Amino acid sequence: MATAKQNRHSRTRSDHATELTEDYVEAIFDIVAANGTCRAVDLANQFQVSHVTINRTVGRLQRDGYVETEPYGPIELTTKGTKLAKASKERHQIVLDFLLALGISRSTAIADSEGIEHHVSPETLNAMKEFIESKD
Amino acid sequence: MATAKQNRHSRTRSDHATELTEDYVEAIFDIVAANGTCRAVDLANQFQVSHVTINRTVGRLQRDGYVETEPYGPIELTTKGTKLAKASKERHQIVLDFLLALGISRSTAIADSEGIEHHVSPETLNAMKEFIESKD
DNA sequence: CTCTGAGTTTAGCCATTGCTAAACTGACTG
DNA sequence: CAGTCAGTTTAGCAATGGCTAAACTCAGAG
Ligand SMILES: [Mn+2]
Ligand SMILES: [Mn+2]
Ligand SMILES: [Mn+2]
Ligand SMILES: [Mn+2]
Repeated sequence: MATAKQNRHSRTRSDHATELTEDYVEAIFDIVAANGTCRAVDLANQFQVSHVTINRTVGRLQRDGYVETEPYGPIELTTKGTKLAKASKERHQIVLDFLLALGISRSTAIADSEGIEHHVSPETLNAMKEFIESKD
Repeated sequence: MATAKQNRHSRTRSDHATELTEDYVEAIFDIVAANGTCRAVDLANQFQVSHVTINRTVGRLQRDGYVETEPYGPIELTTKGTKLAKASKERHQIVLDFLLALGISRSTAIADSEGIEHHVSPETLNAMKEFIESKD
């Protein structure tokens, strides 16, 4: 029997498996909100990665049911993708606001929150929310 | 580990490139401290990953100058590896203590700090240190 | 209408990090 | 001092996420 002893490193590994997905659906959500539509070139610009990498990553997102797109067409979030995007954006915002409430400069807070957001459990997220509120 | 400014996603990508290295040198440091020596099997047990994966990862660590090892021999940190291990352990401890000071349960704090530690800039680390001291 | 070029896709490469199966080493054990 | 076997290495596979070069599409300019 596979003992599957979950330890703290296993948690971090699984966080990383979903990290890119979360950042992509967040970005697609924001680009659609700003431009009305999202094209591969917008994502390449956002992530500073080649358009070819974007193309294959979006293919995985589609395979996994987060986006819908046709050849040469725009990239749209599915219901599942939209749900993940909203949850991720909310969590990301809380982490950012928390770092700002801690007194971190905005540019550092923006950079740090981009990585930290993916490793914050619901319990820690809640504590961050309370801390923000305690600081008005 | 907080280098390359570029944009916020580039920072996260470079953090991840060093993340595994940091966790490994930390683990090797601790295992040597506890057992007097570190073998591949100890790391496989620690990371819940196959011994083959450990073998190849240690090979990369050696290639990059963090560890020294001979076939069938124990794994030792180089000066560079020891330095990184100590810095990583210190940063990790601060992140853990910070989460505890925030009121997070120990088991959650242990799990979350394992991922968060790699995305914390010096500025944020400093703010965490001050927060811990303010709670003394 | 045709042509053109920005944007997309395809082809093909690489490194990392995971795996299983199988071969090999060398340190205790009997 | 030969055998055993836990631990290590090798071989070979896969998925992810990077890249460049080259081929292809299609909407708008002419
Ligand atoms: Mn985000
Ligand atoms: Mn992020
Ligand atoms: Mn870690
Ligand atoms: Mn991470």
